[in-house]
Parts: sequence; C-alpha cells; structure tokens
Amino acid sequence: MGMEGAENELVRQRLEKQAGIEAIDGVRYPNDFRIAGFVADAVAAAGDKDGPALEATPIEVAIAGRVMAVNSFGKAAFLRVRDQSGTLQAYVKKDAVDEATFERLKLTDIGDIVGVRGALFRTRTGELTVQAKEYRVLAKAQHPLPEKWHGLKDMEQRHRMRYVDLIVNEESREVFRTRTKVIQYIRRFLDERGYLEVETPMMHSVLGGANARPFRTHHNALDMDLYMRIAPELYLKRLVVGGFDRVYEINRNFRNEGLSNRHNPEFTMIEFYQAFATYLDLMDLTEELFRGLVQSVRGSLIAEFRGQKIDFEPPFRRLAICDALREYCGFEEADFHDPQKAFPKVLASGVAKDEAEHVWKKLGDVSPRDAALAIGMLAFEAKVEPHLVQPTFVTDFPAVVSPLSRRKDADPTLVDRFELYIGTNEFGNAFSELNDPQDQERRFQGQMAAKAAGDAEAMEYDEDYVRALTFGLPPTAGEGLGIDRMVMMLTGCDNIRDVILFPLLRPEG
RNA sequence: GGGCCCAUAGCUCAGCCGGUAGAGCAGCGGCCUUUUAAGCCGUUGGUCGCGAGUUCGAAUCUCGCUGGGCUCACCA
Repeated sequence: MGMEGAENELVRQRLEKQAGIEAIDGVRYPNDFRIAGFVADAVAAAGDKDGPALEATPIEVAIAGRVMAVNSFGKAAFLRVRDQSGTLQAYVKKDAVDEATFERLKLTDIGDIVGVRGALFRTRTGELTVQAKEYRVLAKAQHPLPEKWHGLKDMEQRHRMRYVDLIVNEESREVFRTRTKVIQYIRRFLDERGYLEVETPMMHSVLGGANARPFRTHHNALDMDLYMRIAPELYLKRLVVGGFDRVYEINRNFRNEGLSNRHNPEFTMIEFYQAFATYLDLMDLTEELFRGLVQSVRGSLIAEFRGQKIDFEPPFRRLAICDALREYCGFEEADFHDPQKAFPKVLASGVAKDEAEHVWKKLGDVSPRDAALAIGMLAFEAKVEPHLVQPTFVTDFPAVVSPLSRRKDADPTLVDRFELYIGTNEFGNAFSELNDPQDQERRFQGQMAAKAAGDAEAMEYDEDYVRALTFGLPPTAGEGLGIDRMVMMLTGCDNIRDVILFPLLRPEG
C-alpha cells in the first residue's frame, strides 16, 4: 500500500476533511470526549426493550469507536460504530443536531474514530440505534480502509499491516481472541493445581534446554556475548531445586532456523515442571488439559485440523518408539542393536542415504545400540509420524537423543519421555527429569562430542546447572507445549503466521 | 537453500493465443430524514511489482531481480 498515484488523491481528500473538522473544533485530535461505557454496555442496558419502552424511559449512552459503514441520505445518516466489545448503529439527522455537528457528519469517512452521545431507540426493523445529540470525530482515518465485504485478503498485507487486518477481518480478530483464551485456560489449569508462574532469563550465556541453533546478541557494558534462549528448561529446573515444586513459564523461545508455515523464529511455549511426578503422571495431566481446553474453545471434543477430525476423548494412544518402528518400519530386535542392520530399514522407510549417514556421523563416538536407535529415529520421522493423526503419546525415546531425560530403569539406553503428536505434528515434549548430576555430566560431554563431530544444534556444557543438580533435584517431570501450534489446531489455521500477531517478515522494499 | 505458483485502481478481482487497461466496492458531484452489501444519476482514479530483452507495438511473450504463497529440507 504505497502513497503514490491515485491513493494520494484519496488521502488528500481525507486530509482536507480533517482540516474542515479542525476548523469547527479548533483541534485536530480532540481528547475531551468521554465514553460512558462500551458498546456492549449500551446494548445490555437496552436489553430487549422495544421502541416504545425506550421512548418512555430514555437510555442515554456515550460510546466511541471506528466507523465501519455509512448509509447517508443527505440530511441524515446511519453509521455503524464498532469498539472492542461490538457494533452499535448511530443515527445523525440534521434537524436533531446543531449545524456544527451535522457538518462533522459530512466530513466523516469510513474508518474514522468517532464519539456519539444520545438516547437509544429502535429503527423500523428493530435495530438498536443511538440517536446522536453529540457527534464528534476523534481521530481521522487519513488512509482509506480496504473494501467492506471482501476485507483484506492479501496474506502479506495482512501480516505486514496487522492493524488493518484486525480492523476489517472479523475472523482474524477471532483467531487472536482464541489465542488469548487458550493461554488463559492453560494458566488457570495450572494455577488451580498449585503451579507457580515464573519468569526466567531470555538472554542466556550458555546454550541449552533444547537442540537448536540460536540467535546471538551482545551486552555492551559487560562486553559479553549472549544467546537468545532456545528453551527455559534448565532455569525452571533450577527453581525446582530451589523448592518451587511446581512451576511454569509461558513465553517466547528463539530458534535461528528456517521459516515455514509451521515455524516462526520466535514462538511461544509453555513449559511446566512438577516435583514428585513422572512422565506417566504428565500424560494423564496432558489428556486432562487437552480435553478441557478443546471442549472449552471448540465446544466439543472434536477439532478439525488440516482436513482431519481429531478426537480428544482420553485416553490418547500410547506408542513406544521401538514398537512404532516394528509396526511401521519392519524393525526386528536385532535392528535395535546394530546400526549396520538398522541402516537399510531406515533407507527403506524413505530416508535419504546422505542424511542418514550425516546423522550417524554427527553422533560422535557412541555405542552400536545408541547409533542404531538414533538413526532409527529418522525412520520414525519419515514413516511413523504421518500415521499419528489422532492424539498420540510417543514414548520411550533413545537416551542418546535425550540429554536431559531420566533413563528407564528397565533399559538405560532409553528414557522416560514422551512426545505428543496431533494431526501428524509434534505438539509437546515431556520427560522425567534427569536428576543424577554425574549422569548429567556424561550427557553434556556427549553433547560436546556431538558438537565437535559437527552437530550445530548440540547443547553446551552447563556447569552451573550440574552444580544445581548436586544440591538435589527432587524426582521431577517436565513438559513443554507449543502454544502457536495449539492455537493453529484450535482455530483451523494452516499457517503459523495467522496465529502470531506480528510474524517475522522481510523488510519492505 | 531447492521445486511449483502469484504480483493489474485504496480494496476484491477481470483482461493474458501481443494492438498502450475494465468491473464491483471505496472516493467525488447531484437526489434522497429509519438504512442494513441502502437506492438512483453522473464521475475521478492506474509508471499493469522492478529492470532488461524480443517486437513496428508488451499488462500480455522471454530472462533477471524483489516481495509473497504452497511445498521439500532443518526444526517445535
């Protein structure tokens, strides 16, 4: 939306009208109109009173909002005025107002912010309307609004000028109201269960808590390089060490990776931690959370996502990684112990040979069992994920790809961990936390080895975190959920940019 | 980063087998004091994303660039 050509003419006309209003009111942007409530309050005050009732006992209101439409008759006009709470029609007629007020009406454009004071009545068709005694233009829309019933369709414009998108597209407003509802629901859910909401640093000097490439920044006074956090995990567990047994944080993480319709560089996660619980407890909690959330937002336990009907009635399917590989990729017991044997099955599952080799190589020096499981995960991603349409807890991940998770008592090469899949996408990740500081040291060393072997996403060795563990982390389980994806699922949006108010875009030319 | 597709008036879109642009809404002027996508009459508005090329002539064909969408890869 440039400012050249014909648009200049439209803007010029509006600036002239603004000057006309200034000539009447002596001020371009008046600040002396006081509302007496929102539109919804005015509507509620009228209730179901009919025209004669409103005439018998007049209800005076003072509302303000944006003019969304005008039907003008020359000597009278109807305006649809919208504020955050709703829309109310206003009626300004020449013989009911003074000359200056009617002049303001004539200088009004669609898009202007106006204030209206007057009594409520009902039109011939019964629509509640405020008959203006006072009518003011509070802020001129110098720029014309997009067309009234097609709205703004252009995706780029909607993202770049979200303010315009929100003005004209009710569906967009609804998406972001839903987003707020989702976050409020999760907060209440956890607050009610004794979780403490906390805030931990978003600027980290040590990279950890997830496997991802970071953004880097710099603190001048300390002359110190910092990472924008990729996860809050290690700080939240420090708080559990500190005695906050149940904590959560809802905030942004930053990962320096490609953009897609499912990835924005900054995205919102909730992470929560519960002492004296295991990943099995969190599965139950997660089922309860999703059941209540989906019911609350959708009004049913069925959500439609990417053309699939998703049923959130618990219990969700539980599927161990190795069982999934047996079921979908033809793995046999021997394949889980020897990467040479697993390799052909991984390729047969649709994984590119050089990719499989690359992953194998960047593991560093690990046992055959660990290597077999790690490349088996590639087969899982390629062949199993597409089957995970209904909510599914995928459990028992390889320890080698889970540096912060507690090992399974029955098999220390696996961990007490699950990921939640919905509609073939990963929505959450949870595990019983590794609270053995010596094992954590070894895992960090493994990450350092992987980094040395070329894994750009490996974690750094966090000495202070290990020190925290030496003070004693209670047996704890923790979980992270991607808020943006939950909102996508609950609103039916296919593009993450539709659920983020200001997604990252290239600068305008 | 790879592949496919898109970019025409403020907005939504036609035009695209080459002959220098149209509609609806918005705007402007006129009529209209209960409209609901108000109506009727008239009317303004466009370096057809940017830059090259082919051609007598390019919105239209070719190439490049920019931005975006879908998709694959990395990831959540």
